[in-house]
Amino acid sequence: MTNAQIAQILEEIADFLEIEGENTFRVRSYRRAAETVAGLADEVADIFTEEGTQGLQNLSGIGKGIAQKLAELLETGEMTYHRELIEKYPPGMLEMLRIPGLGPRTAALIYHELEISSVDELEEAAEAHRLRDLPGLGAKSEEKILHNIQVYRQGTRRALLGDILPIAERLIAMLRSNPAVLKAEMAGSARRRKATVGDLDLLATCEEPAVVCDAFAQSEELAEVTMAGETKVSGRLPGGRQVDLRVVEPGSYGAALQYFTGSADHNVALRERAQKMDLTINEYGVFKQSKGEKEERIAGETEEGVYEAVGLAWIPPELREARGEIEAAESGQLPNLITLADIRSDLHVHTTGSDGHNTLEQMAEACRQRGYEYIGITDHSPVLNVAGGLTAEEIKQQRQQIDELNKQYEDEGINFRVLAGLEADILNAGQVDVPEEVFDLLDFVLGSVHQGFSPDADKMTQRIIEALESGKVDTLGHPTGRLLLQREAYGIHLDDVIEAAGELAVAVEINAYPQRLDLDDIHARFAQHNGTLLSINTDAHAVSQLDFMRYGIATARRGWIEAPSVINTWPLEELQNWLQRRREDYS
DNA sequence: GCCGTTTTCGGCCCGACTGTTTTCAGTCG
Repeated sequence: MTNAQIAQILEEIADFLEIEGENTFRVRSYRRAAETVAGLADEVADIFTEEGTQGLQNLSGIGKGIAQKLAELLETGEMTYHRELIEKYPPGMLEMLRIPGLGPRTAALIYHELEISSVDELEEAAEAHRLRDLPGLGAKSEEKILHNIQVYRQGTRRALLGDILPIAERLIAMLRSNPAVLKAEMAGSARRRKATVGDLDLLATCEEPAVVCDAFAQSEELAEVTMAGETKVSGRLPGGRQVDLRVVEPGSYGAALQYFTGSADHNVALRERAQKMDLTINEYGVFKQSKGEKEERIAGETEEGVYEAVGLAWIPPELREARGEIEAAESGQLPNLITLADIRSDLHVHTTGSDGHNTLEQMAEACRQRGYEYIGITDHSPVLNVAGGLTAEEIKQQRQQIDELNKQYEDEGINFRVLAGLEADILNAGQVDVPEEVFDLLDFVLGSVHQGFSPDADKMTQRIIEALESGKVDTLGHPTGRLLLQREAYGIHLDDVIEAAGELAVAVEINAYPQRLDLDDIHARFAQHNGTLLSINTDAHAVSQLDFMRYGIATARRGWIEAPSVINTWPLEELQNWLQRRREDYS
């Protein structure tokens, strides 16, 4: 059973407990435990096998109660507590909670009073005006529910960071162009650069919040305004995505930015810390509590000030996930995070040689314009003929083309080089699809799995490790094969693969393609901790996609990655030396 | 249900907005 599956079960329990009207802190415990499980690099199942129930209890937010329930789940494949909750309610119950504005109290009320337990039944009842007579509901609530059922059906699922960030940047630019606005910034998970984003949170500061709120509510960017107050506007973008704008006075801007950037867990941890120092933090500032006196604001204008007030260094937004960043900030151990400026190369690039849209020369030139010092061309290997995989003969020709291009750069005194790589398929039995006669012509080989996805994690792990052991693979591409919002990762014991890569001096990719972001932040961090090298690449199939690099950097930063761990931040000579040593030691 | 320089009980973050209310509950982030 995977961590994601376990986390989902814990989330479902929390949903049911909310419907039951349980103690909110008990509910939060289950959600916290779900977060912890989802954020682990190690498999919970492995921890349980190796360390038993005590091992589970050592995880933060998991105590005796949940540890025992997880133990039952892992031993028997089922959790009695979870099953009993499922059996208590009809199958459509949890789906009702997905409707915006309809929470557990209302869902429970509707279920108990009208025996409605699915979105379809709810829609019927609303249309027949049967909801308006329920206590606490009226005609307006009924209309709102009906409307939000449509919103839900249109698909309110999460969006890729790569789709959201450009929109967020455009909205921020619009806000900043308003002369009344002093500062504006995105907040929430977009600012933390999560791989997928639900709602978009924006923040602005000015002397007269209402004016800015009005202007935003009337903006043509919003297809619908759902809430419009003096300091807060909520609405939907044309595609249905929710946007929230908060406007605060300048003295609170930093506190509000900190507050709305989250994550919720990070903020809770920060507040708990503040409490111990007799301080309180809210979105308006950090306040000192003194007996009998008016409380005094000691910070709030800047984010740095807020963190400083509780004795911490400023924490980069990407780290704010309650994964040890507060302790690191306290002891001066925050990582020196990688930035886009550290990147000297892109080592996963396709050309018209296989399934790319631009030529070798165009891709190289575009990388040079982006300030890179070298580039690695990695068209597909022979077996992937659906994607125009190169034959041995074509690999030889491309090598020649690259040599000529490099000569041209050299003659013109341009400090830029092209490396001849290959994205070689890792085949079913762990063979690497590199024709024997061209292996020595290649500067490096990127090994990737593109077919034969097996749900059998043992098998897939074995297959990949065998490929790495062949010595023919220098970097491992998109290690889990996941496509965000589309396809789950294939079954794989990723921690074992990362450890094997570390031992065999194979660099593991953080694929920056917005649908992939693979490795994810959690496993990238595990890799760095394990001493396994990383490589951040775009997998670009066109010149414009070279700009995906920033999403790879975002993922790396969320994974606490520092530049020296990433091979394409190294100068060309250092990379070439490493590749050469690799070949001598492992092939 | 979790947790502990508040320590094995009694806390657990907090404010904006809406709709249905005569002072507040529910939802959201």
